[in-house]
Amino acid sequence: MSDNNIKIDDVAKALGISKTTVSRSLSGKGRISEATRQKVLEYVETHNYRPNPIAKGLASSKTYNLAWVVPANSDMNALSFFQRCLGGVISASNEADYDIIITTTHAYDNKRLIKLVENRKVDGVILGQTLVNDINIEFLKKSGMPFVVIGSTSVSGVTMIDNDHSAACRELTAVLVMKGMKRIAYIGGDSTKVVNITRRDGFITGAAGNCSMIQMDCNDYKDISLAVDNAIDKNSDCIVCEDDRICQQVLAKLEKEMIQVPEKIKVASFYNSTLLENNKPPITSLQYDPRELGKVAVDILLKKTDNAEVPEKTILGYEVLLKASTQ
Amino acid sequence: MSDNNIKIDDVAKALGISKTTVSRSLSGKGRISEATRQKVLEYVETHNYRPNPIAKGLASSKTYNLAWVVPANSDMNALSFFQRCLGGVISASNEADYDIIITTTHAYDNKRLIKLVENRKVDGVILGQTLVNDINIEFLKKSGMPFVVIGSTSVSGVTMIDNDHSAACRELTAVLVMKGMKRIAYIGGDSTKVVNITRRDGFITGAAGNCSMIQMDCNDYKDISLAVDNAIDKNSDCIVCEDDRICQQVLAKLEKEMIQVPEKIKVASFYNSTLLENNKPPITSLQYDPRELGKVAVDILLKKTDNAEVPEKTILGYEVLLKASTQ
DNA sequence: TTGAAAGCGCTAACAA
DNA sequence: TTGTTAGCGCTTTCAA
Repeated sequence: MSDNNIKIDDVAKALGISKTTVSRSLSGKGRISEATRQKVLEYVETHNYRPNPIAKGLASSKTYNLAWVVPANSDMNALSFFQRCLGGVISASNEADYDIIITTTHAYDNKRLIKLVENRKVDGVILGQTLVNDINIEFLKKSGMPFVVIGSTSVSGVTMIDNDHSAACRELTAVLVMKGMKRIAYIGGDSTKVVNITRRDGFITGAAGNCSMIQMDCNDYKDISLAVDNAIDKNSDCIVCEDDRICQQVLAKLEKEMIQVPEKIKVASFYNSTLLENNKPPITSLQYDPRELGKVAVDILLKKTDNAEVPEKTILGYEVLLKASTQ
Repeated sequence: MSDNNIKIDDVAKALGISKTTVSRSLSGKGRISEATRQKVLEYVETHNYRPNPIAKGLASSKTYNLAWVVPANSDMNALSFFQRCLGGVISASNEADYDIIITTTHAYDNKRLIKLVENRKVDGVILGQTLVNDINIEFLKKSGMPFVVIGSTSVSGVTMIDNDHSAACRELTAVLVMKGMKRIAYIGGDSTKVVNITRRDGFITGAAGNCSMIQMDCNDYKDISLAVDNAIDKNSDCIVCEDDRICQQVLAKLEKEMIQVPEKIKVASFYNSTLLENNKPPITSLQYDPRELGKVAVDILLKKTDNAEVPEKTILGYEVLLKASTQ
């Protein structure tokens, strides 16, 4: 396969130069002649020399690892979001020769993250989710470890990467109003997550009074079923769902009650994934790109580890998908 | 918080001993007096000294990292399985002071894993899934890197951790036969995954001739819908599903066709997760413990990194959950 | 039972 | 432009 285990000394000797020169050729730091540089690169390539990242790390106090932190208990919906983010995170990290250490936290227990950071096993941290009172953010601010969050927070001095949920939800809701809906019900989930509050508030702004009901913290089918009953009692003409997991259950409930979409009631979702993909009718929804979110998070974090200036908040776009469910 | 950055020299000086002694007190290697040992431990505790794992790694050629490898494109079902495994993997690793580097592979592209291994960023690898012709297994065998797989493979000399899918599927199917079912249809997915072949074969053995139809590679609703049509055409009295994702879609199809479970047809699933949790009627299924799988995988892998002997195959148990859907 | 010193494989002043 | 040398913070022989 490869004569793994050759070290910088070996290539230096083989080429009759010093290891400093080899090191410089590879890192591009300091000036060296293009000729020697090429010589080194060629040798390294043909002999498949791989600098030992541990030794490199010790010398330059770096680990070439980034931490990816996700909640231990995620529902399916969050899981698929994190998975797609993670795809972008890994891809962008690998391009920069970084690897991803994954760890989980509970809302009130972040021992693992603390250990990871205090052990200096990573050069930076990405928080996959932000909570309303986030102990991870608190801890990371104090620790001095560079970090970014995916999502938003009101805590100051935190680097955020987020979709413009607020504008997106406002826009989609406003479109529904323009289409003539006057009694729109909103069904949302866990109100300790920042993004859920943001979506709800976007809805409220967009609805501009044309709102029949708002129900948060609907975490299982029972809650959602009751919320739908309530929406119907309130004579709603449309139900807007916080995400596709909720939407799926709303649709199931409506089907059970033989209430047709969009004839009897319209339905829209503030999030869209494979869950809703093949629904009949197709569901009006908001579309984001979690993979991009992950990539951008890594790019920004890496800048921070280099002490570069980065914007406090980076906003990525969205798409409003108008489908038959609100026709 | 903690005066992070004290190093072994600092504690040695503070205690008036050599750093060798400190090192030995912490690692437990070599003999030292219990008195000094306690002194060191106490100092370390109160001053929150954390040995630098990078330096430790360089000196002992270890990284204190394990790789967790999952396919880049997983359906929801696999995702939740991996997530639960990962919980066990992280938990067991952390207990041994290891961290988890996560990486993804595609069926025909494992560049990332190769890089991770050749860069010596990990001390061992856990493959979350086994394919029929698995390039990762091939590569890892050649590389000399310790590794274990979750699942089974026919490749020799590979350390496997798996549930006894074969016995479980056989047993559940046999129970159905005993209950009087004579025309059992089987609907399965991707036949390039070892586990899916195992389940199908377990079904065949358990059915002992009472099988009306077998349909593999049903990957979306359309496939499954056709398979159900086919099962009904064949006058089946029961449908056995390879996993809960398939089962969910089978149930949706049956509901659409107004075919009642269990009155008109029985339904069982070879896998059970939250997807099926609240179904009405409850679904007869097989229950495993993915978290345990992850934990055991780490324990065994760590033994391998210490050059200890480990069993080639470790089999974990299962439960047969008999519910109303086959009554 | 303890310590001195070499070394893990690299980077980066400082010199040349 | 290149090389010498001293670390990075630990572990581990070897000697005391």
